[in-house]
Amino acid sequence: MMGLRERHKADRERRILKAAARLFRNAGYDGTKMERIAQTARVSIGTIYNYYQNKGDLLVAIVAMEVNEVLGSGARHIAGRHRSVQSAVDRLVAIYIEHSLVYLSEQMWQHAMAIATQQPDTPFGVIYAGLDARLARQVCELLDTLKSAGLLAEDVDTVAAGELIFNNLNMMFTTFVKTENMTVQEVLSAIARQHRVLLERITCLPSRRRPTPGRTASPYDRASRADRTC
Amino acid sequence: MMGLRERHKADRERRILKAAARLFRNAGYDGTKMERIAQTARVSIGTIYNYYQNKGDLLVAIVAMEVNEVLGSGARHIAGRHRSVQSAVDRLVAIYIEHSLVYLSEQMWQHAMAIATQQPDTPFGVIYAGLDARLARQVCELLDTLKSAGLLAEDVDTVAAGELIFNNLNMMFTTFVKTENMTVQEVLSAIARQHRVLLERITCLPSRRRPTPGRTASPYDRASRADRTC
DNA sequence: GAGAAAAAGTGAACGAGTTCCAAATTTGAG
DNA sequence: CTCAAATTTGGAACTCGTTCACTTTTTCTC
Repeated sequence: MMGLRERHKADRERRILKAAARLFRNAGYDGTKMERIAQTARVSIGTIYNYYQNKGDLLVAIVAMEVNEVLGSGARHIAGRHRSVQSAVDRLVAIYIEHSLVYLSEQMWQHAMAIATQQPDTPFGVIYAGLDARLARQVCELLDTLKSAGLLAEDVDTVAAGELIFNNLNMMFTTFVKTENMTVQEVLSAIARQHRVLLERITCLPSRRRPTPGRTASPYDRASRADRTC
Repeated sequence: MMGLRERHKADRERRILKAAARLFRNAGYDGTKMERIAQTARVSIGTIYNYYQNKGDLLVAIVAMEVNEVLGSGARHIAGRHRSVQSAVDRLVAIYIEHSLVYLSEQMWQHAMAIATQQPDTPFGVIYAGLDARLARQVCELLDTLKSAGLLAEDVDTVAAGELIFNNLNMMFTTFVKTENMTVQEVLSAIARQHRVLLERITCLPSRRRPTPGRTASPYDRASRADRTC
């Protein structure tokens, strides 16, 4: 049984994190003073520093929560059924980007990324890099799954392709959170276009597939290698 | 003729920038106080703020110098002759990464990237984003050049491919400056592997080309589509 | 060349994150 | 119940980037 002291500790930590999450979201990261967080969490400033090394550390705790949920959603998607490489990857990307804005505002992401870049060796930086690595690995897993399902060409280096896709996605997400007035839809279609040049060339469609009846031609349709068998 | 005032201004600005560049490199960005820069440049703290909005602004001036030289080197490379898509792209990547460490230490890059992420709307952030955009465009230009030279398949979306390559490169460079003990060679070969999955599929080799005599088989050789004509 | 106006320089003061510490409080053990 | 250990507390002090009211320098005009 957890002693009273430990229960209080856990309670304080939760209060601090909750206060920080709310204030960061409402007043912005810079606009939130440590003193305000302390007030809201009903602890003293010094106590916050007992639980978190610094202000940025509070952010990583929130980021970690968010990314863990995103990884969960991603894993569920991978385990599901997939019609095509393109749609499976597009969907994973959409999951990543849409689910990344539940707890964190775009401004919070800016700061989190900045701190992770600036201080890669602090606990913050290490944890952040670890989350990124897990996301990248998950993209590779999706590609492996697609290969097993016969949707992806056998000779594809899934690690290379997965990293390429994740790095592009990550960079585009960075651009997205940096750019005011950029909608989720816009970034998703930009990413889809970038990925298409790769995906349509590593896709492995059954030769007997017939053109989908109701589909009209799109500017992206090409008399391309997408038609070849593997 | 330049008046006395303007000569003094130019002189002071140069002194400040030179002092900052040297101190940042020697003592690190955080380890360099504004007061120290002022001392070294023989001006007061306030004067620095007449020329640069803040500490980070000093960094962007150095970054801009560096990146402009990088862009020049890149342009010269593009104008030259190219044997293959793979080698032309690999070379451009190498130019970018190697030339990026002339004035800026890895730690300075960390801070520059962090500030650009954190403050995308300040002059710093805008200039940094502009430099990134020019680099991305240059990659696209290389691909267009290669297409004109008949080395790249006709149906390739060079904008999409260029952005994909640049975003991957940029992310890998970020990882590189964040990771101590990562050599330039290591990051270059990691990038080359990631790019290969795309490049070998958009390459357009003449069908009459014969196997290069002295070359031994490498694990990356595949009986792949790299042999097809376009 | 003298005085006024404009531009630029100056450094003490300020703000916010962080550290430190001695006193107060809480908890667990004998 | 009492003592010892662990934590919290609150505030003062520190650091460093940044600001601003004031001074100095330069230029322009008559």
